[in-house]
Amino acid sequence: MTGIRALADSLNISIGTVSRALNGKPGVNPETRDRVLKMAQETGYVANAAGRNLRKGLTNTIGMVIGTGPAAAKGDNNFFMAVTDAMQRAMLERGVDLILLPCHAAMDPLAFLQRTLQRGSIDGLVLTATLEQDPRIAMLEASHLPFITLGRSRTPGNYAWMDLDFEGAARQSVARLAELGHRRIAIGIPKGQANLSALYLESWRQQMQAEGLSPSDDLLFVDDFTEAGGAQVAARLLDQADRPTAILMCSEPMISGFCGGLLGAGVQPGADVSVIGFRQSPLLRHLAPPISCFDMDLDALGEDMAKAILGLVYDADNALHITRAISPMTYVETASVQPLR
Amino acid sequence: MTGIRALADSLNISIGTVSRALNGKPGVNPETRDRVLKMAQETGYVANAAGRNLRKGLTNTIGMVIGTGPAAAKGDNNFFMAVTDAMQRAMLERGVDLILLPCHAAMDPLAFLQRTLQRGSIDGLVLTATLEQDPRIAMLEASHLPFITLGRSRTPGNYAWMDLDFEGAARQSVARLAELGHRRIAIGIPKGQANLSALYLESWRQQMQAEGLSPSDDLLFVDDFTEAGGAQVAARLLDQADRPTAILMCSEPMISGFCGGLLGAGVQPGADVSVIGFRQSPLLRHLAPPISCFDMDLDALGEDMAKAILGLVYDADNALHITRAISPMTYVETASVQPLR
DNA sequence: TTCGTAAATGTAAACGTTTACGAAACCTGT
DNA sequence: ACAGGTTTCGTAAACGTTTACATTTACGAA
Repeated sequence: MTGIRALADSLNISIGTVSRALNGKPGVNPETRDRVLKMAQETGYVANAAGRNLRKGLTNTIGMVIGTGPAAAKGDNNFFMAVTDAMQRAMLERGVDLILLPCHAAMDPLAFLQRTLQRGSIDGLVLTATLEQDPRIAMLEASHLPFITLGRSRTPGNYAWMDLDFEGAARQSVARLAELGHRRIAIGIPKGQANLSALYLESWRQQMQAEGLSPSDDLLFVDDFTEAGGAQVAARLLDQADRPTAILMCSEPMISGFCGGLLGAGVQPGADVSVIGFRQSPLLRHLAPPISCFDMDLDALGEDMAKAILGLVYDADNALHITRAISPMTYVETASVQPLR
Repeated sequence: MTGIRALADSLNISIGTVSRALNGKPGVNPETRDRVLKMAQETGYVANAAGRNLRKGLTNTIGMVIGTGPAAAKGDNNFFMAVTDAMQRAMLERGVDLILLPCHAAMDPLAFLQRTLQRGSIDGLVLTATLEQDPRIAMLEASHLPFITLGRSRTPGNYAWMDLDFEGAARQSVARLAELGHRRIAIGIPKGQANLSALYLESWRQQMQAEGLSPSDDLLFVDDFTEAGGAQVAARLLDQADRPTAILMCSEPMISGFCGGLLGAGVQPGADVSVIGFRQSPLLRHLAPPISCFDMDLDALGEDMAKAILGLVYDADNALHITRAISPMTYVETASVQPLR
């Protein structure tokens, strides 16, 4: 005899009562409930996931798909870790588990998603690293599995999302550099269809024009999301006759490679070319000089994400409320940004 | 009607035949099998996870518990990401999913483990960040769930593990520094019961004695697994009259904080105090100067881990073969290590 | 034709849980 | 003492799948 049946037997009561006691359902004698809870505690009984899932159609777990692969491994996973951390903490209070679903770069993201959807082992999903056009979103909408994306997308649909203020960061960056006299303000973004790159780029364009500067094509550098890519950007930038005097970059590895490239050519980041990054990170803080970037409250972000997806999945009344929020960022300036000489 | 029943109905055959056809079991007419497969393809049918899991007692997923929380968020998660990545790739070939189980620092690791064990949603487990004495291992052994640890432990038992060569790293580090004339070679390790710290420390002791040097207590620095902790170590080290001229450190954030502490006091890492770290990482590479450390093949490690746990879980004949392997590390020297002046 | 064997298919039980439903026990006021 | 209501509890069905077993069909050989 196993599971709830064994527990019920050892207490000489029926499995129905045990189940009700454990799940906090009404209509069970407080004294009986205590006995059940105590025995469950002692024996370490926890309801089998498959059985419960089969019966209820719910698993009490939320999945979060994260990209892995060469690029991701070199990127700043600390971002995900920090968010994950806060999310899990918030979910724990509700007795919900968070699992991470790593999707390898070499794998078709759609097939991966399809698989996890069909498996039916999660109640809701957090989708990260959204693309400008993201077919995964359409798939999720069709699947009727509640989900929220971390990152926006141009893909139409009535879904919940949260994001960081890439536009604000680009806007502030350009404005600050212009204020310091810079006129040829470049931007470096990673190759690929990431939505954040698109937002970052678009906002750079707008603010450049707002400052009366030209967002010309020779100020736009697109390269691999790696240190090598950043080094490439540096090489191409230094090659220009009318060399840009400042640059915005949203990718950590690229910034690192970029600064390396500058130094290799005898050009000082900051002194010769001002650099503004996006997200605060240990690496950026330890480059020489440290890179100006934006600080944010990842803890709050994670908590908000958790609340949003939990509401969507488990609170019938909240299910209609689609949260869409943009997390603010605060600029932190370092020696990597200096007035135009 | 839903699930396999609907599929069977639409083909006018029984669910038994459908199940056999889908699962490649023998004893089904090839023609019928084709019809089933085709219909399943068309309708997008995939067996419900809960039902299958309940019946078979297997979920085709392997879990990997990773620590989160403030400390982990600041540490180098790239390590886990890289290993995870390779593991997942290897598992995918076998149709097995890998899920990450983040265990928040504020949570009791034992309770967390107990929960995931009882839930029965994984077929096998990868345990990371093992402690010198790790009660989780005993719990896992009692649970009869196949598992492998990434990191050894003094906890006795007949379990599989893989690990990095912390002893070798410490030994090589001391030997190299001694060769360069250093005599007061310190070691900095994080507080806590992590097994790797113990190995690292013990091996340092042994090699110091082998070199005819004294591993005295004033050469041992224990502090928080954070930048602040590293800075503390720097302060205490610089405070000594007979100042150590070199140090080994296995924690990335501590190294970073340590170097910051040195620089803040006008002491040059490398030139004044040689520093050797443990694992290669972007941050260590970008400190000034870059930190000497050890390179390793995380991809191979991940693949081996995957093979080991898969064999343990799904291959009956392999189930008795307990893999125990130590991943080699190769020393990469930088300007952070210099001859004693 | 008839039987025996193998191939193909159908049937039903089982996995562990939750929950609708009914039964029992216990009150409470008349 | 009894009807009616409220607690409390037990029973059994259901979730969707796999698989042991029973059953049918097909096909040669006798």
